Parts: sequence; C-alpha cells; structure tokens
Amino acid sequence: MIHIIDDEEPIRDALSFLFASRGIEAQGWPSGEAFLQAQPVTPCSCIILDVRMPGLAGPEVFQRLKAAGQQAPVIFLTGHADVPVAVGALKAGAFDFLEKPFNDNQIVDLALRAIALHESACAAARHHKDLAARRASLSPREEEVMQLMLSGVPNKQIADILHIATRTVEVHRGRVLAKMGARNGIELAVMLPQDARR
Amino acid sequence: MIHIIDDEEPIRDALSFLFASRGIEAQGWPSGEAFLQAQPVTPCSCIILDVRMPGLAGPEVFQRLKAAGQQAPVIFLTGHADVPVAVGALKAGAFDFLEKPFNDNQIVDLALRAIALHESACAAARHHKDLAARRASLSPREEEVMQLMLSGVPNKQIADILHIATRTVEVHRGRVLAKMGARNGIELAVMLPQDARR
DNA sequence: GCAGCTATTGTGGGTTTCCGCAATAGGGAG
DNA sequence: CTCCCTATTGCGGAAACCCACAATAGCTGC
Repeated sequence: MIHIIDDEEPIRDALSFLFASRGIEAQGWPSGEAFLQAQPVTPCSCIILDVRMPGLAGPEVFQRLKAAGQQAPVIFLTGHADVPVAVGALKAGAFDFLEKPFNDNQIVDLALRAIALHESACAAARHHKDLAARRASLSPREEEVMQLMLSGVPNKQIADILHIATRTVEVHRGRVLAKMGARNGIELAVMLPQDARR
Repeated sequence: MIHIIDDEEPIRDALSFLFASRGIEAQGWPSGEAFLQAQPVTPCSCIILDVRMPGLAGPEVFQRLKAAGQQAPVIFLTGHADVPVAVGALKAGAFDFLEKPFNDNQIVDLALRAIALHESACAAARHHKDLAARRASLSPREEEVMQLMLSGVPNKQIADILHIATRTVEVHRGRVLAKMGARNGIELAVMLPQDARR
C-alpha cells in the first residue's frame, strides 16, 4: 500500500494510476492533516509526501508522523530545489527525496524498495516487541538476576552480591530462562539485542 | 584535525583561520587528487569537501575515499543548489551537506560533531579489529565448536554432532574461551556482535 | 630430526548447575 | 478469608562443566 499525500489532485491521480498499473495498491490524501487525522495502519506500506502544501508542510507532517510512531518509510517529493530542506529531511530519517519531474520507473522502484524496507523493519519490530513483552513479564528480582547472569557472573557470586542463597538464584535463573524462552544462559545472551545487555 | 579540500585558496585560508581561532588544527588541500595522493592518516579528524572542483569533483573524491577505506566523516560544501547531488551524497554516507555561504558557528559546530563521531567510530573499529584478530587466532575446529556453543548446544551434544569425545569438546571450548578472553560462554556471547553469532 | 602446533582421548576429582519436593512469609486483589 | 504471586530457603541426587596430568598421531617449518 502506498499513501500519496499531495494537495494537487492531478498529481495524486497520476501517481495512483501509475502504481495501479504496476499492481500496487495506492491511496491519495489531499493534505497532511487528513492523513494524520486518519492515521491508517497498513503493513508493508510507504508514504509519498509532497514538500509544499497549504497548511502543514511536508517536513512538519513528517515530524508529526514520527512523533506518532509511524514506521512507514517516507519519500519526499519537491518541485523546488531546496538543499537545506532535502538535507534536513534525510538527516531526520526520510527514505529519499525526489525532485519533480521524476521518471516513472524511478519512483516505482523507489517505492518498492521502501515497502520492502518497511516489511523487514516491521518483522524486526514484531520480534523486538515480543522480546520486550517477555522481558516485561519478569519480576524485579528476576530482572536483577538476569542482568548479573548476562554479565557472566556465576550463580554463587550472584548470591553473594544479592545476599541470598544460591538456591534462590537458581530459582530466579530458571524462571528467567523459562519466561524468556531460552534453553540456557548462552541462548539468552544471543537472543537479546546488544544494548539490552550490560 | 580538519582537512579542507577546496580549489579556491581564499576559502581554504578563511576556513583554516576560522578553525585555528577555535583551537582546531586544520590543513588545506587544493584538490581531491592532492588529498588522495597523500592520504594522510589522522585520528579524530574530519574532511570538508567542496563539491565543484576542476579535475575530480567532490562526490567522486568521496567515492574514492570510501573505496580506500577512509573513515573520517565528510562534510560537503556547495555554492550551488543541487538537490540530487545533496541527496546522493547523504545517502552515500556523507556526514552533512552545507550550502555556501554558511555561518561560522554552524560549520565549527558541525566539524566538532563530525570529529567526535570519528573518534567514537575509531574506538569501535579498534575494538572490532581486536575481536576479529582474536577470532582469527582460533583453529578451524575451535571456530566450529564456538559456533555450536553460541547456538546454545551443550558439550555432550556438540560431541555427538562432531563425532568426537566430550572431553575433546571441553578442550576446544576451554581454548576458545581463553583465546577470546571470555570467562564463560555467556560472556563470550555477550562480547560478540549480533551478526557474528548464529 | 626436532620443535611447535592442532586434534584427539582417557582418568579422576572437584565445582557448578539444575531441579523435584517441600516449606514459610508477605503483599495484593476479589 | 482465600487465592495467587513473589521471594526465600533447604535437602538430596543427577547432570554438566572444568581441568590437571598424561598420551598419541599427524602436519609443517627449520
């Protein structure tokens, strides 16, 4: 699904038609406000966003989309050569920035790549969300023990550090592994992202 | 250290003077060719690169620098509004893209941020290089056992898979941990980057 | 031939990990 | 009050891990 946000209807229609001719579903939105109001949640999508529009301008729409947690990649379109806006958009995380007029194949190829990116990003986000949910299910003590485990600290030492019995550490350790769905400490360490450790 | 690559001497001198006044060491280069010829290796540096120059243009210089393994962040300067060049540079990994004329504080701030980025990137690269060297010191068998370890496979099963004695797996395991500088399997898993596992 | 390295294996002993079974205590929600 | 959950602990037995000491075999380089 491709969302086309542009105040000019002929542009929206032309792009919708182009994508339809390539078998890609597309929907036009006359303004950033309209899109933000609806905030459709579509998997495997991307957003084509015009820079200059009455009301909210493209870059402002982009900021608000990001603030609202929108993950779909954004391709900016502009009819005016404005380097600072282009640089700003890309540095803010836009997928690409195109000047009009553009080549049909170029925009289609770009959109398909953006959609593929969204797809893999969504899969990664789902995985990350599942992992985070499991982690959130840990009790405070279990989380504490896990951190120490992930620092390579043996059970006996964890017991010393926390002033509890080794048996208790074993209990927490076992519950951590069960809740996180890991067979052992190594598997647990491997499944967690780099920044979640230490 | 800041390297200023620009065919116009007044620009080089003005920038050099500006950075000197801020206590930042800078060196000017009249062409991309000159810089590529010398390929100075300076830690904690960045490169300010003009887009339009006789001979090799800025983007071409950038490509060659990257191909030569240059890690210093590159800030492009341009006197002409050219969106595709700006977009292309940023997507190719440039640190930033500035139009002339620019504000003194802006370029200094930018350069300092670029230098800091280079610094942390170099530290990360050194760490990664050290890790890779240790890993390269493993014998083929040790590497094989480590992969299985990192998959959470217990020693006894590794022995079954490789058709060797458990005692042999223990020997390899011990040598892997010693060479990699890890106390145990968990610490080993934690110290390796995500893509080096599985 | 000698030295160094990798790969392999066994013995024996010690440590660590794992966990069923059992129990207590405290806190929160219905 | 009852139920559920977390935190804690002990006992005992089994499995896994660790490693010194010792040894053999094969390959490579000097």
